[in-house]
Formats: sequence, structure tokens, C-alpha cells
Amino acid sequence: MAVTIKDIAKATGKSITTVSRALNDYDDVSHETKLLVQRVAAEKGYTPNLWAQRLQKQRTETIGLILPTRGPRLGDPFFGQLIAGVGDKAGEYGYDLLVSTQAPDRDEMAIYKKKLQGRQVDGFIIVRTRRQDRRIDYLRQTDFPFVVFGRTEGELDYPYVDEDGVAGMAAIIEHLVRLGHRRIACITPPEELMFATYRLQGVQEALAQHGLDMDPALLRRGDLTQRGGFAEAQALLALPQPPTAIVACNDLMAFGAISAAQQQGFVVGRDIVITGFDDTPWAEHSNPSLTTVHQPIYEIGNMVCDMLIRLTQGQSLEQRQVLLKPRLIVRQSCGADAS
Amino acid sequence: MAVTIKDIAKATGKSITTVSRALNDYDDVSHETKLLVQRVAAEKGYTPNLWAQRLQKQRTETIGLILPTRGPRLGDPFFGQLIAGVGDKAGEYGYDLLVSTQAPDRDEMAIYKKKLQGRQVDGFIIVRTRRQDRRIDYLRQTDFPFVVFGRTEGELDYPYVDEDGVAGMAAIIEHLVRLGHRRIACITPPEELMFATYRLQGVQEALAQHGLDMDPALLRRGDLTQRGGFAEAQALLALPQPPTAIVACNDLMAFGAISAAQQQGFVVGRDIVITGFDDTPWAEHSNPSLTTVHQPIYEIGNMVCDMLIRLTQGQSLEQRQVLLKPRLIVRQSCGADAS
DNA sequence: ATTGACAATCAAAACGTTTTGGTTTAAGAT
DNA sequence: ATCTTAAACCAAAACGTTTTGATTGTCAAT
Repeated sequence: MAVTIKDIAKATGKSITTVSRALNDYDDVSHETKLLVQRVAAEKGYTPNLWAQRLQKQRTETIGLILPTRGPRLGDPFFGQLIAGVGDKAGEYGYDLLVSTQAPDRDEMAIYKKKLQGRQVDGFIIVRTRRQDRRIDYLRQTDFPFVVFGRTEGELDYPYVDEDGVAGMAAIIEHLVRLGHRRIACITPPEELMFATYRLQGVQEALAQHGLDMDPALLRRGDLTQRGGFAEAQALLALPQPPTAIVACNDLMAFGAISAAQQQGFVVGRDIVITGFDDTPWAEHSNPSLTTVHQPIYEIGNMVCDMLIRLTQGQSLEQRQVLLKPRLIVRQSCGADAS
Repeated sequence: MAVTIKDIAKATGKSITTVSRALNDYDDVSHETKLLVQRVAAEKGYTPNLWAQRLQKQRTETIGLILPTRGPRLGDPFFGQLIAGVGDKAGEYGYDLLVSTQAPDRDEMAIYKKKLQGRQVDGFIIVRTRRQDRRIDYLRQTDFPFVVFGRTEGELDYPYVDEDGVAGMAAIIEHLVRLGHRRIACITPPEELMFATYRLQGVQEALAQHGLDMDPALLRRGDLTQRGGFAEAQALLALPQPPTAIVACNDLMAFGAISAAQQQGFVVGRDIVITGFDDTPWAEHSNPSLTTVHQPIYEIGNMVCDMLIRLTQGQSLEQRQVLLKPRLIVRQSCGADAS
């Protein structure tokens, strides 16, 4: 059936030891033997059995990514780009990417435990961090390699890559205040997510710096989906004193808010301005194009994967903790000209 | 370090054979021994080493999904939903999902070969089929399990799930013709993709049934991205005799076409109508909401994964080849009232 | 007392590969 | 001729688990 190292040994007249050492370029195997073994292996289509290798070498060369959601929410381009970034970098190193989705009937921590205790992955990438994140607590407690896209509350003594959401949202608020907006609403993510805290903090601090208090009625809790953004924007626009600006904490919710505004006859960018956060690939080409904060999700995927693989290979990281500077992208949804 | 079966054997005073058979519920192990072994294993946090199991059992319980693209294009909700559908179903069976990214260039087959020859997966899910698809040719030739989302040219003697793109596009054309449109443009996918052929066939046959020929100037080749749809719609709208309707073969390109039309001052749904295909989660909430053909990508992901796992477990499939009936979803982008 | 059946357990082999440490041969130095 | 060294190769053990087939002890029937 499948070609094994024994088949190559038989065909070459060498021992399985020599075949193995020839294929792995040991210096105590002659050049002639190496060429012979490698030729025969290629002819017969021999590929090492990975399970046998992993068992013997006690290495998996596999990255674990457990997506903290399931179902159609994975249509959110955030996840697609992240998987792309992680997957492409893992592929460069010859590592595998093991993806799991989180079903509601399955205990999240059980999945982590099973893969860790079964030594199925060399490390995990953690995404969409919560303020108190038991995933991170567990991995620290077991001293198992991981890298985080995001941060948590408390001691940040683990490697992470994050974008400065405080500064990003502050940049948006400052831009809107400069445009003359004083009644600014905010649609935030679910509060257990750590980035919700940072982004709201950025909004509130920037408002305070301009002597503006946020009217509590202008603070809505969204669920990161377009549908959620649509619903919250409808509620905001129905207020006795509706906002002149809606600051959504991610692009998806901003798209939903734009739809809600447009359906009520508002011209977005003139009658009301709406902003997002992420700069998903779609933001530039939507109508109107979306003002947002650029977050290089694909590149972050590359970075966290690179860091994790280096960690699992015993290499030191040049930077253990990276906080990316946000970049404000001004487009039509806040009134800028098409560009 | 990690708890092995030897540790449990030592702690229980039983042989490793008995421990294994107790954990795997063999009927020749006493109930008392089973309880003892299972208790000790739980206390010590024992999880079997998966590589050892896979080596011994010659089973991987892993599904291979090699996404035929790289980089930010994975932000396309098609891929996110597919991964969700496959991942959720794999999780239900306790199977792993191994995701790789690889553009369809000359290295593509090397990844398939490596995973197949290394017995790293039990089977593959193939997506975004081409008219001549060397992936499918290779898997058939090697008699390796796979299930396809889509079809190819020629003999369809493999298990697949697809949606009837001919009928779906025909339904759109008929709807537009009924609305009075006679100058209908079409933005197709790259022609090597098999579904491009089916969808264009649906367009052309439906037009012919109404005595309409497609003006070659109204046939544009897109690349499935929003940006591509934008560019093609711009070209179409710049024609001396622009179309009154643009039929895009996927939602992303339709969104791009909508943006292009709106930027030129057209009211989509009144001045021009635009349709898509997929019914991505965003189609309903965009502005205007998009008329499209529903394609249950998440459910298809479930189905192909289910079929593949059954195949790898030696079960027969109730249906080896599923052609889903399309469902036309009429929304505002073709002039329907908001609903 | 002997034999047969059954419950329960266990040693050994197996899976495919890598690594450790041993063996053999040939060449060069003494 | 003898000893040493280096090149090249190989047998055995190892990795952790599962499966096969053997063994042991007990009980019931003859």
C-alpha cells in the first residue's frame, strides 16, 4: 500500500538506519549512498509517515488555532484574514495549522486540554482575548507555548501582538471633533472582550480632552456583526436627539450602521458620519468608502505565527510584546472626498 | 513531563494492556478495573498521545482542506463560511481539520502529495473546482478519499455537492427579463473555474429562451473580488450603450459593481439593477440589499465533510452526488421593496 | 480428582521512523 | 607485522499506544 522506509531499504540493499540517515543528510553516510537512496525514494514516491516521526521526535510542528466562535459568524473577514496570515506563515516554516471551531455544546477548555495533553500541537495562537481569559491562564499555568493577538487585564507577562485601540479610537474622535461633531455615539463590542475596553477608553479619553462628556444614551453595546451594527444604529437614529456621528468599534458593525442610516434616507458622510475599525478589504470599496482605523490582520497573523514557531524552536524573540501604532484612514463615510 | 499510559499502569498496578483496554471499554476488563483506571487517568490528566494512536491504528481522523488561494483574499466570506461548516461538522465527529493555504500554482500538487503519501489526512475536501482539475485527477488515480464542493468537466464519477448554477443564473435572467430588462451584462468568474462555465451557460440559455442574444461587449471577466467587480462595472457603465442590468456571478463582485454604479450617481434598483450569487451574510444588510441566488455555503461545508468522514469510515453514502436547487432571493438591488 | 469453560489479565508484537552505540574494513603510521 | 584512526554501515532500542494470542485462576460438572 503506502511506501515505507523498509521498501526503500530493500530496494537499495541498505539498512533502514542508513536509509533514514541518508534521507536526513547525516554526515556519516557516503555521498553515493545518499544519491542512491534519495533517487529510489523519489522514484517510489516515499514520504515519511508523519505520525511515526512525531512519535519518535516528540515534535508536532503544528500550530493550534481554536476559533472562538462557530457557524456563519466565521464569514467575518477578520477570521479569514487571520487564518490566511497564520496559514501562510506556518506554511513557510513547513508547519501545519490545525483549526478547530468552537461549538456551543463543547467546552472550550476541554478542547485546549485535549490538544495540549495529547501533545497534538506545539503551541497555540489565542485570539479575541477577554479581560479575564481562562485560556491564557491555563496555558501559563501549564507553561505551554502560546502567542496572543490581543491583551488581557492584569499582568501582561506573555508574548502578544496588539494594536493600540486607545490611540486608534482617539484618532477617530479627534478627527470627528475637528470636523465639528459634538454628539458622537459609540457602538462597542461585547464587554468581556478586552479590546472593547481599550477602544471605549480611547473614545472617552479623547472626548474628555475636548471637554465633551459622552451621553450614556449614545453608548450602545454591539455584537461585532453587521446585523448588530444595523440594529444599534437604528436605535441611535431613533433618539430624540440623534448623534451626528456614529463610531463603530469594528468595520462590520459600521457597515450595518451605514445601511441603517441609508435606509432612513440619510446621506452618509453629509447628514451623518460613520466610522469603523479594522480596515477590512471591503472598507475601501464600499459605498460610501469607510473611514476606519487600519489593523493589519493578515500581517498580525503572520507575526503571531512567526513568534510562536520561534518560541517552539527555542529561539528568543526580538520583541516579545508588540503594540502596533494605529493608522487612521479617512474616507467618504465621514465626508472626505472620494480618493 | 507528559502523563503516559505507563504512569497509569504503575499507579493502578495493572499492565499497560489492561489500562488500554479499560480506557477503550473492552468487554474483557472487569467493571471495577475500568472504574479504577478511568479515575486514575482523570486524576492525572492523562490524554492518549495522538501520534502513537495514529501510528498504531493507521487512522488519522483528520480532514485536509487546502484553500486554493493565499493572502488577504481569504477575507472573502465564502472561505470563512466554508471553514465554519467543515470545522463544525468535523468537530462533531471528533475529527481534526488541517488547513493549508496554497495558490493554485505549480507547488499545489506537492502539498497534496506530501499529505497523502505521508498519510497525514484521511481524505480531502476539494473546493473551487476547475474545468480540468488536476487535484481531482490525482486523488482518483491514487484512489484516495475525497469529496468535492463543485464539479468538473467530463466524467463525474466522484462524490460531490454542488448547486445548479445554470438554473440559478437562469432564474436571475428570467426575473430581470420579466422586469423588462433587455440589455443585460454579465461579470463572470475566471474561466478556468468550472462554475464560471455553468453560470454563464445559465445566463446565455435563459437569454436565448427569450430570444435575446448577449452583446459580447456586455460580457466581462472578473476575478471574484469586490475590486474586480468595481472595475468591470465601471467599464460596463462607460459603454456607449450601457447595460440596464449587471448580473455578477458572485456577491463580492456584485458589491463592487454597486459601489461603482453608486459612485457614478446611479440609484441601484432604479437606474440600474445589479444581482449577485451566494447570498453571503452581508447581502441582506447591504444598501441596497442585494438580489442574489442563495448558496448555503456553511451547510455545504457540513455536507461535504459529513460525506467524506462517512467515506473514510467505510460507510456508504445515501447520496454520492448532490445537486442543490438554487433559490432566487429578490431584494432591493433589482428594484424590489425593502423586506 | 479431573476436565472444561469462562473471566480477567498480561507479555509480546506491531505500527514506521529516528537515534544510539557498536562493528567492520581499509588506510596510514610506527 | 601491528596498532590506530576514520569512513561507512548496521542492529537494537526507543517513542506510546493498540491488538493478538497466551496464561492463570476459579468454579461447576462429571
